[in-house]
Amino acid sequence: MTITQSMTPEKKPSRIQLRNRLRILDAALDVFSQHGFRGATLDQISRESGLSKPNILYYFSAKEEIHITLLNQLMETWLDPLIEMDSNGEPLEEILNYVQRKLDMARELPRESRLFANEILQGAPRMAPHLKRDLLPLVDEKCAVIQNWMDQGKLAPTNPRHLMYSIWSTTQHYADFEAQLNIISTDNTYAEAQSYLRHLFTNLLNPT
Amino acid sequence: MTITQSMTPEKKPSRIQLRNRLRILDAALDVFSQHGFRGATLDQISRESGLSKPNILYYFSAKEEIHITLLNQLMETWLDPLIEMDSNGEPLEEILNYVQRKLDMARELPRESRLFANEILQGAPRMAPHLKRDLLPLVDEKCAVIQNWMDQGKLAPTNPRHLMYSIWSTTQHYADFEAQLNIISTDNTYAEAQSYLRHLFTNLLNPT
DNA sequence: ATTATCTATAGATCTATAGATAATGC
DNA sequence: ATTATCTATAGATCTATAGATAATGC
Repeated sequence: MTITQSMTPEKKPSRIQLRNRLRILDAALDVFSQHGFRGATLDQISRESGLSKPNILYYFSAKEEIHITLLNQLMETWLDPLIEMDSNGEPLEEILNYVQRKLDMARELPRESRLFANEILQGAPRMAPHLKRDLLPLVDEKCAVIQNWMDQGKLAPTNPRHLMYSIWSTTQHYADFEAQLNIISTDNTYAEAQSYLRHLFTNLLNPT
Repeated sequence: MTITQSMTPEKKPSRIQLRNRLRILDAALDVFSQHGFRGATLDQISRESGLSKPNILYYFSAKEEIHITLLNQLMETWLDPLIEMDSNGEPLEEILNYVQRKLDMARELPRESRLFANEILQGAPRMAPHLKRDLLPLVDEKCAVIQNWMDQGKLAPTNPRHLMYSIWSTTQHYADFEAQLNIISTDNTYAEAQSYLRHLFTNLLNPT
């Protein structure tokens, strides 16, 4: 990849720059989240964004740069709900709020969830370094907090890491497997999911 | 797609036919489960299987036919653990055994799990009819069984459908997000997963 | 005789670039 | 003057087929 204008952030971008970059990223999120990096084409992004292919490559130097930009943006959003978990809060409530935030994200940002799932399914070729640098220490930190709560008898003891995996998987499932749920689901999915998951994790963690 | 020899099952296939079809399907499972249908190429399948591209198209009339064959095979394997749930068995044990079988499948058939996840992420373009015809009635049936158990006080009451979603998501997560777990996991993942999930669902469903 | 494999390539699609032209901002 | 867009196309990659040749099974 060569050095291009879009990679030199010194110059402040014009209004059109900003707007068109946003249009491209929004279209690319649609396409990449559905087909993954390899399965996505500039043609699809062009069609969805309404910009010609060469024009897209005027704003981003390569297909991969669009993908990387999306993943970088995603990383922050993605870690946020866990960062907000407060070691000084009421333990059970902190966990349940975390579950709630993750479920809200699945409902409100399903494309982002699927973009992430696609990247991990493909072996996390572009995300792995990020995960090692940002996610791993965060998980370590929060698991230690949870372990502490359990040691103090404020939560029923269980495996904090696998607790976290189960929170991720149960909530993200509603976004990632939406196509399946559309076929087999009967109820107002997210409303039921909310009370079900609350019930599930309360039963697991309630110390009494 | 034109009618070809490989689509007329009347003639019994030779030993070489069978062996090469298996080699192709095995290689294709690797490739499709990692990149999805669009992202996978015959070149990759050719490299992995050791057969030339034209030779692959001698055994399968098109790339899509390979994919469809894999999905058809998967469907049976996929529904099996749920089919085995016995309405005459001891309720909690039946559920926990189901969880166990699903977790075993994630461990032993991670590529199949990822093939499925990829297909659903992409909107289930080829799987949707199967799901409607085979999965939906099966889920309806087993959820009715579970509801019955709950009505009889043999299981603590909760939402059977979302219970099922959470069993699917927590178990499949260990296969589908393996790349992430490889980065952040510290323990013998599957052994810990087994006891954690047993604990999680016992707490939820134990009627006492 | 039939089955399996190879070489060569058609034709479509895909990423990316070159270079001309139009639109915009000082 | 600079920024944005368009036309045209190079060059790589991809699916699929044609047609020749080799291997195998009666």
